[in-house]
Amino acid sequence: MQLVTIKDVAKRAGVAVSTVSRVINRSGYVGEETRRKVQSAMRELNFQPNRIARGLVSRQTSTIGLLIPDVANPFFAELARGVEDAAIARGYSVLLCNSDWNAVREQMYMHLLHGRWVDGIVVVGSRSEVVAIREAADETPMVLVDRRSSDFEWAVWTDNHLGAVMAVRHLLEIGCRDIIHLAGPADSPSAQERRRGYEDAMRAAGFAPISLEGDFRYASGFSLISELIAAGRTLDAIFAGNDLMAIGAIQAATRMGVDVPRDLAIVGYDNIPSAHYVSPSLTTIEQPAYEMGKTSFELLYELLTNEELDYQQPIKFEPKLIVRESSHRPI
Amino acid sequence: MQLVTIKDVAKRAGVAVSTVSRVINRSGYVGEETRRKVQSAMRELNFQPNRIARGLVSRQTSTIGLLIPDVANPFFAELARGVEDAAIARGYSVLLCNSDWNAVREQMYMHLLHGRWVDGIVVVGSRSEVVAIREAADETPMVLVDRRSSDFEWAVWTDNHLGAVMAVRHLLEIGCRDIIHLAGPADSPSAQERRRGYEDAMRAAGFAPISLEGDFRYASGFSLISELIAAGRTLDAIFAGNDLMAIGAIQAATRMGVDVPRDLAIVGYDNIPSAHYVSPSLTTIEQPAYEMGKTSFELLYELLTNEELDYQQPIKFEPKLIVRESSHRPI
DNA sequence: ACGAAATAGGGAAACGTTTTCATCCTCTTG
DNA sequence: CAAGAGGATGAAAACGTTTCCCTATTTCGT
Repeated sequence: MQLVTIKDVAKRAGVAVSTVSRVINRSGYVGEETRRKVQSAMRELNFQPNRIARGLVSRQTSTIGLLIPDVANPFFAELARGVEDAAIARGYSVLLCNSDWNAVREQMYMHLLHGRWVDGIVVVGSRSEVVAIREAADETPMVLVDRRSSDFEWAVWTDNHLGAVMAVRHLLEIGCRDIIHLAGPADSPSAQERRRGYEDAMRAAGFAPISLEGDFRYASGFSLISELIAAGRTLDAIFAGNDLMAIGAIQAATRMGVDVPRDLAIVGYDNIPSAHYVSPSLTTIEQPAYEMGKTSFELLYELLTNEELDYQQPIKFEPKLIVRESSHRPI
Repeated sequence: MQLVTIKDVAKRAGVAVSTVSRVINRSGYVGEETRRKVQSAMRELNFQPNRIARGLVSRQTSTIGLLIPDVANPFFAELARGVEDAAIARGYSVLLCNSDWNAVREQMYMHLLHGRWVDGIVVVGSRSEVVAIREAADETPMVLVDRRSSDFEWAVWTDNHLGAVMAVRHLLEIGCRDIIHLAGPADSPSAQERRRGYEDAMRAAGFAPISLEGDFRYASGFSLISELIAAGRTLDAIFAGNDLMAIGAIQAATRMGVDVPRDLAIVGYDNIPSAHYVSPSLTTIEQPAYEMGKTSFELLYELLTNEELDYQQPIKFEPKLIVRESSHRPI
């Protein structure tokens, strides 16, 4: 089979290519009968307009970039689904870009996306400076997720500071005093906000904050807590920067003979699916990943289509405490 | 800022556009000095060739489609990472398509990818007939993952039948007799292969196979097993078609007061990360998701670049039994 | 009944590349 | 020293659309 082009359709329908184009795009004037002729010609030839050629002239590719740290992380996977579902509903396709938490790779992708003429980009939990991102992507419209910026940006976020405060307060309420924070990477803005939330809540309660730096992965939670316990450090609670590390911490504690939650209460962040079926099940701060993804695409879509759109406040989702077994404590 | 085109570069370097093109693509003859002039002009203008225009004429987009049931499923997420990492290494981008286990949506995506002129498609665990897939995607090169076909296809797979047999044998060895299968959807080929493996192994051992049909999701494992136990059905083992359902089964059993593994042994399939930290940890059949993803892209790449490539046997990965707590039984 | 809209369509120029062809040098080589 | 082979470059034609600009008709308000 050879490519069926708009020309073939035009010839078959006995009209000019411009007419076919008008039929496809429902633009301009087309007579009723002509439209039918063209449409049946398209059907007969199984014609599909070529997005590449279309993109070249219209300068729109109906494609967006999704730049996330790692789809293998359940939180981002869920978010990605939200983005994709919303995108396909509007006729957009999604280019998947995993930065692997790496700023260099992030920039590289930005540059690549720019060269591919994506209509916009959803950037999740970026580690790069916003300025650097902007530069790499030039003028491509962007929506930042979970990354507040002091700049004038379009964004979707949850209040990480508040979420962390909620987590710490919960631990204080059930009687914990020696709460250690398992922080995310230093160059992740959301990790830092959570850390500050933890520190502020601790200080407000009159306790000294202590943070350990992990990398948001299961293994780092596991090894940091293993070492801590092995070193004989006593503690009665852990607030982890995300669920993966929290689950690692649970495993480490259990394996070292520390009973969770009796001797050690643990709270995570994100509420990924496995937080619910790990044992003991994990108390955590929920972020509505799917909704956030969906909303961020929709915001981007507004940005792309609504010409005279004004700057808008970042869209904020509320963090929510989900209490499960890992912080049950008979008082 | 306006787009920097090859024309701008040509003007700046004082050469023709065709020369610039030759420099970019390292094709044809270009004098040493001219090359340097062009290159510095490109650098000064921060020129980036436009993939869209390039794609139109060369008919190659350096983009592939990744059609999977659901990125939110950890197995597919891991596989997607494999595909993407391999793709980016060769300069390809990946268009993410979640079919949501839905054959109609699958066809729709195929059609869409065809219209976007992707160079190739990696199709994972498809539910559609191969013929239908082919048709929708026309002549676009494809690699099938985890989907053997009687047709003449390029594929990457693991022996699902064997994996299932291994799982059942393991259960028999630890003394289980009343083994029920929690099958995946009827129209998923890999689910059916696993089911047949289960049935064959059971019959070979002289037992009658009994299967329940789930949908590969956590909830279906949970509810099917809850109902089964509530109905008073006695059983001493479950072999689930994937880990998500197996974990659902573990939770259901535990919640109904059935001790896993003492009263009920459970084996899953896939070896997703949470199989390792669910409690009791889950015995499962491992599939090397990341490797499979990586390999499938590489196979596709071969297909795209190596003109005189001959038909090749499907690439086969070995399933592997990972024994964990959910099937520990003191004999 | 007359001119201005409105409606309907065609022709051709873009869009930013690659690629083919033609041209013009400068060496070899017999 | 003529003939051909390389080497280096430019001009222009693709690629498959959209879009702008025309030219006809028809419809309608006055």
